[in-house]
Amino acid sequence: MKICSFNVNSIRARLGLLLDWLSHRGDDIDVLCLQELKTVDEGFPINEFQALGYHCELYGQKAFNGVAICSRLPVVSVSKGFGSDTEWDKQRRIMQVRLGGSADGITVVNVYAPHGGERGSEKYNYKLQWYEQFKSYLSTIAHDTNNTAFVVGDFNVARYDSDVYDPAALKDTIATMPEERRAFETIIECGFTDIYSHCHPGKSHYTWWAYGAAIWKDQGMRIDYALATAQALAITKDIGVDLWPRRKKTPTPSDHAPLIVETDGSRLNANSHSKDLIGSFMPSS
DNA sequence: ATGCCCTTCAATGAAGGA
Repeated sequence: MKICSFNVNSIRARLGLLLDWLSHRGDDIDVLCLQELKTVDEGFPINEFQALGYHCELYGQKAFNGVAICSRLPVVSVSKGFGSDTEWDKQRRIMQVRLGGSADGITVVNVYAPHGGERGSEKYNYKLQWYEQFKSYLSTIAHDTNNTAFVVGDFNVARYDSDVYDPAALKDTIATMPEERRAFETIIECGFTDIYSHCHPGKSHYTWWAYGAAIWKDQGMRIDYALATAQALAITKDIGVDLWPRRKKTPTPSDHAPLIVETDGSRLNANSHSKDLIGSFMPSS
């Protein structure tokens, strides 16, 4: 079974590319977690995804933010936002679903963390405070010791210096600052494992490149992650970044590439056309 | 060996992204 996290930077602008890509892969994605929809729910092209066998849970917002989870596994329950009408849900950035059965199912959290602007700005403070909310939200999930839970999305933090192409040049710029990295670690300390670092120790793979020539020079950052509880890690087989949709010239790509987790989905009766290869392609030069 | 910012909106440039 495969769970994908993809910041699409507008679902309406990216629909063609997204459908091309899913087809190109042989329709092997079972759970598709999308970020930065940039549209209200009514603007989401739900028919196209239903035609591919996905059930869509939407949490959209006009012009900014917005997340969705499209699943081929049965959705048992859904929760959108941090909940209880909090001020923190004015920006729609987080949702979760329970998939499969209640006993042998999995929880998938889909998140789009704030960018943060510049250090010391209002947006920067918002980002750090938002991470506090995120931490308590995830603590609840992590404290359920039997919870097979994945947390995927755009965290807007490059965890290590090796997660950026030029650590010296990017020192103390957004996504690399000590306070942000500390905030990221508090999430991990709730009881999660960074699946990429676990499966590929000592290595990094970027998930975002600025628009322009950066993708052709592999000058990017790792800011998208998949985290797992111990139970989730136990069924995790591999993780990779698929560069195909990022390197496509037409239609215009997102600035992110999709991150794909492969798990042992037999207990969930996942009916996918899984292939052995997750599909990681490095730039040719 | 090249590519050299994109999307949104009571829009026609500005704001937000990373």
